[in-house]
Amino acid sequence: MNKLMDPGTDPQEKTRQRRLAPEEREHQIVQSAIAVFSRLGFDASTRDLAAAMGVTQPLLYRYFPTKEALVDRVYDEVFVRRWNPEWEEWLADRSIPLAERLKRYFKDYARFVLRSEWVRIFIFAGLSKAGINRKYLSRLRERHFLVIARELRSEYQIPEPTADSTEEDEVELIWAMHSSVFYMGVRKWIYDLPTPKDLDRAIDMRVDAFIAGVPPVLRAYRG
Amino acid sequence: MNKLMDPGTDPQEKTRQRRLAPEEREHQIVQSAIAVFSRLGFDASTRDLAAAMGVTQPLLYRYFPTKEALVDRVYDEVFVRRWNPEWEEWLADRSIPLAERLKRYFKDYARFVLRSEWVRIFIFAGLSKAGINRKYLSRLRERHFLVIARELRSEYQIPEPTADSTEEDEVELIWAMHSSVFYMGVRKWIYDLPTPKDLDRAIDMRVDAFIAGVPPVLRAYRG
DNA sequence: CAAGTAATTTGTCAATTGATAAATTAGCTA
DNA sequence: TAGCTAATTTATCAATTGACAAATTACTTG
Repeated sequence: MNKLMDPGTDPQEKTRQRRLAPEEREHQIVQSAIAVFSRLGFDASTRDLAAAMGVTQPLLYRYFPTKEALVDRVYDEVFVRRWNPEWEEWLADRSIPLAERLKRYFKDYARFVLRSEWVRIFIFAGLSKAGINRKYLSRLRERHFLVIARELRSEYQIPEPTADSTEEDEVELIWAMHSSVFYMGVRKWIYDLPTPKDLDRAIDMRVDAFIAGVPPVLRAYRG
Repeated sequence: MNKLMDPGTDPQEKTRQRRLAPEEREHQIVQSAIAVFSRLGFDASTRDLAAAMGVTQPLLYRYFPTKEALVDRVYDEVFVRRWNPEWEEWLADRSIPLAERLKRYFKDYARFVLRSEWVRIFIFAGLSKAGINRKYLSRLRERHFLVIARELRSEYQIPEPTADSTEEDEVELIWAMHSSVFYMGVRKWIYDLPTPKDLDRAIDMRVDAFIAGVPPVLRAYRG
């Protein structure tokens, strides 16, 4: 969209800055790659990438030794650098009822998930290289799911898990809740279906159903 | 795995039937393609496909005019022909408590979803051609989700939906339940995470939490 | 303003891809 | 067993791909 103007057409010749500082260009490549990969998948050609930013294809190799290195960088950019440390704090803040904390957390999380790059790149990554998501998912489990499980026990007087299997029960039901939010992004960005009219309402209802349904079930399945 | 034995090595020359009846070969191609596409995605090369079945690549073009025709056929084979009409009957059978019906339905559905072809091909399809899943998903909505919503109202005395938005509330919460089952397949076949030790238990808990949580929420959000 | 540095482009390569045409041969039938 | 039909293979093409080397040129510095 930029840097491709016909020099003769542009009277403000100064705006046609074709040569960028390396850090700037690298940043531009990564951002552009996020957009292109999210649309076309990691099979997008390096020529597609270059064209999307108005640059020639071999230039990419000045900044990334291989295409795979760029793919890895994109993944890192989207899933590691965009992790919000506040999420864990919100979930653990006992001055607020757990239902409220969960609503705040999932609404914010949904805002990420409902961006096309997030869902599509996460899924593309999982499909093309098995296990690449594992680090992200184990962080999700340790820092979010296990905190939610603990807070749930604390607020609803659920006994501590004795065996691994009872801890798995808790995590499974939290996975179910989490899935239902993430899957809204899948419905929109992978299935091309409409999003609920009122996103906040959809999440409020999910959390309320979770709070009403999960604690009694956890108690009933104890043993 | 077959039809590639060295003739000199095989004493039972008869077993080396290389030439198949067209219907047989076509069936073999489709089945083989399901396996390969599910592993490598629709970007798998026609040579990969041919190699997987011990046949040369141009032969595929005797049976399918283009690669895309084969892709479409695979999608049809997996998602249209494997639809089980009994699902709708189970859900509507009022001689059984709704919770039981849902458990039976989702357990059977989970058996499909936890096959790698189902999840991976469905997602690959969604990613590569937007909208291709829509027909399947609208059938899911009409024949399963709306039935569940109706049965839920009937069994738990929930008033009929007045506006579209209240019907959307119901469908959203059923989507949430459905997501949590489908996503078990995503976790296994896309993220490469372990499946719950006891799948039936995991589904029982989800359904029980759904039954305990959803009706009160639907009543509370009325208006 | 001249010269050097390095960002960017031009040119090119080998490998892989979907697809077609022509040659081959397995297996049926007379 | 000879001959025919069609299933299958061999050979090949043009387009696309990731990657590299060398030429070019924008910008900085003295």
